[in-house]
Amino acid sequence: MNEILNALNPEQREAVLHAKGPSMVIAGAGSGKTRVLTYRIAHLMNQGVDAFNILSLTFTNKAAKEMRERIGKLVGESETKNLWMGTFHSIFARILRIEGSRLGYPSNFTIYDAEDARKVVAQIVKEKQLDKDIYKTKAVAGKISSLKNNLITPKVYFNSPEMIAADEAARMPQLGQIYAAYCERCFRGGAMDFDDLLLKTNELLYKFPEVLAKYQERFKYILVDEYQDTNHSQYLIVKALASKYENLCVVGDDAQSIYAFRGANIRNILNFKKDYADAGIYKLEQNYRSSKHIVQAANSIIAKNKDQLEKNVWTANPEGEKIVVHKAISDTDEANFVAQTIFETHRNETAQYSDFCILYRTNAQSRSFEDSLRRRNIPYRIYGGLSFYQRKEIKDFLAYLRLAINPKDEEAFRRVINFPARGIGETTVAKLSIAAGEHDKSIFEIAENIAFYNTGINKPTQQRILDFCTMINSYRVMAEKEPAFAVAEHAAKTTGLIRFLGEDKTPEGVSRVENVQELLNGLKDFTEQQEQLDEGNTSLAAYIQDIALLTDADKDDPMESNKVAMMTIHLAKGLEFPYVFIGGMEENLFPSMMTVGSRADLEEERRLFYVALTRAEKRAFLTYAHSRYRWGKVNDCEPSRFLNEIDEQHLDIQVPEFSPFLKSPEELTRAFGTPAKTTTWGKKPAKPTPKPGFSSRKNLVSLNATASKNNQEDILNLNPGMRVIHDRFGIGEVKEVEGTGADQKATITFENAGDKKLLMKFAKLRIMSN
DNA sequence: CAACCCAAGCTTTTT
DNA sequence: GCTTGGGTTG
Repeated sequence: MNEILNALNPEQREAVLHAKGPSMVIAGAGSGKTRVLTYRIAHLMNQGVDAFNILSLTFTNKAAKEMRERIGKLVGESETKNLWMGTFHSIFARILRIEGSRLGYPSNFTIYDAEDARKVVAQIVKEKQLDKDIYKTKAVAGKISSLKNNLITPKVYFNSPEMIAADEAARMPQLGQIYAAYCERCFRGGAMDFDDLLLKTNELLYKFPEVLAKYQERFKYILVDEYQDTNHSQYLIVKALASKYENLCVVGDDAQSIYAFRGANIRNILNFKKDYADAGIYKLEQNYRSSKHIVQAANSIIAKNKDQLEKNVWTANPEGEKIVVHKAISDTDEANFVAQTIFETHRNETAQYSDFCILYRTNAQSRSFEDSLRRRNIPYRIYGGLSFYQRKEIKDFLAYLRLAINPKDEEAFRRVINFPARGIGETTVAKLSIAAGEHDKSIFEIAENIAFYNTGINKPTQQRILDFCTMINSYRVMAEKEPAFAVAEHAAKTTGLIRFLGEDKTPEGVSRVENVQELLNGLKDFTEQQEQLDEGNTSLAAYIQDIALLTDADKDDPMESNKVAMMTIHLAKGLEFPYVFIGGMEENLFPSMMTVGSRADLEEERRLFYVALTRAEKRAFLTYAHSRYRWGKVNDCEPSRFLNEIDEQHLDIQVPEFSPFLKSPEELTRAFGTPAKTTTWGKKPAKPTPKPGFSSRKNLVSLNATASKNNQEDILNLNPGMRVIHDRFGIGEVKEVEGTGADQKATITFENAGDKKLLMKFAKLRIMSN
């Protein structure tokens, strides 16, 4: 252990050795935060603290898994088995399965994901015959989520004239009613949504002092990672559990708080000193991750924020290279630059593909990068986005399994009662739902005993409903004895889902069948893994219970290695890469259009940019496009204000004269020979020579206006014989020009696409040479 | 009740 | 540009 302690710097060591009582570690980006957490846990265990008494809360499953592995290396793998380590959601779901009966929930309750929750909302709005344009599903669901995270139950809501008045003023007088109905509906379905996992934990700990006492006693030591991203509900849980022993260690960085939009409360970290007056406060300010240019550039950005704790992040690392700022013509062009740079760096600097990461603000941006990488045969992996478990066919199949475990699960019922079609339509389900409401039973209970209720459903349909229930019940009986995989395999055959999906011979249809097959493989793996554990649980119930909280964390098998990583900035938190590309550095995209209106939101975007930049170890590239496809249309863009906020001395601003990256250099050379003019493609000179007038930093923002104006004038003066470059068709020669002004058309012979007649008003053309 | 067609909305981030 | 959901028709 002493050796271990020697591996720490003085501040880290102090934080690790902090004796009993509360402590807070403010950890700058790349300052060894995870290291402190893992060493502290290892240290506690070496001091004789039972792993069983340590609760460690992380932000993602992946972080928990990694931390457990790292602790295992310090104290031995078998020692870490009893550590309570996981996300807030997964840990408290586990506790709610044990204790939830006190609140009237079955231990096999379903966890509704965001999509399930939205469907419940939509259903209620429809049943109440409210205007769906006013009560927009997403907005209402978001509102409910935020109410729950602030512990405002329907009861609290209806006791608050201010809140009612506020929603009336917002022309949503029925919001409270919808909220109440939503809670009832979830309860009736034996289901909790993500927010319930925290809210109900609070309720449990508050209402049942003996339960609180039990877990206070169990979790004598509590550690919370990414404390800046905890919401009020999570804050209260931690506070309650820690209030007896106060052996609470929170770690975080206010500068990396990026989840306020979903209720994270930055005050939790800013006010820690007030909550625990005698808390030890440790600051980790030395960055071990990034070059000086990157660290200092990041500092210069975050300095623009008003709300922050004082800190001075520095590094002893080499200066490194300046951050490249690259302007591209279009999103396609941007992606080509990134892909080409990766291709060349990979070759010249013998970097692994897994050393690269492409970050973006929105998932929709991944597409163009994907295309460019694929065209160069560069292996990549997209993280996040539509997760495997969110695909329709997967959710459909899982719904059958969910029903087998928890027949009350109404969303699962609605999903599959008539899919594949078995002659039980919407009106029938509505009748069942009404009966369920009248008798305060779940829909499945009504369906199962359809003959006993006066539902007005005709006999043949009743029989079809009964057949469905029999099928589900047979899975349930089977699931009580057989392992998960056997049940799922049986279900896959008998539900008719696979057969139905298989009828679709299109590539998408085939892929859907493959996805279900992959899920079955996953179930098989799960079953086999559990069999090997001492206390393994191979049941379908165990599988289903974890699935809603699972993201793509499970899917990082070794085969996936050595690929370029692509993800949103939010997902990249906590990760690091030698080479980082940040795409879409444009106003209204990053910062997002929704955030430019308020200072608080804009500061969060700035922190997000800070997070993005500090992922980089060796080099960072910031790219922005002059125009970009969005919502199926071409949009003109302006460079992001964040580019101007970076201290200029850390930047290497590159503005190519025309986009050289539409094709590979080899291809261009083959097509045209060596260019007469010096261009920047291929091997870029260390000091690029930008066009006159574009060289100073002040011109960065005005660049677009100037460029697009020039561009337009040039285009209107097209003459036959000119060489032009088109975003999609590539390089071509002007053959003929007809008309004038806005109606001008030109026939252009493209190298690869042949003759095209283009309306100048719309065509995105650039002149290469006269 | 099912199949097909069209329109709208989407693209801010996630446990 | 794509997907989803709603509406209409058979």
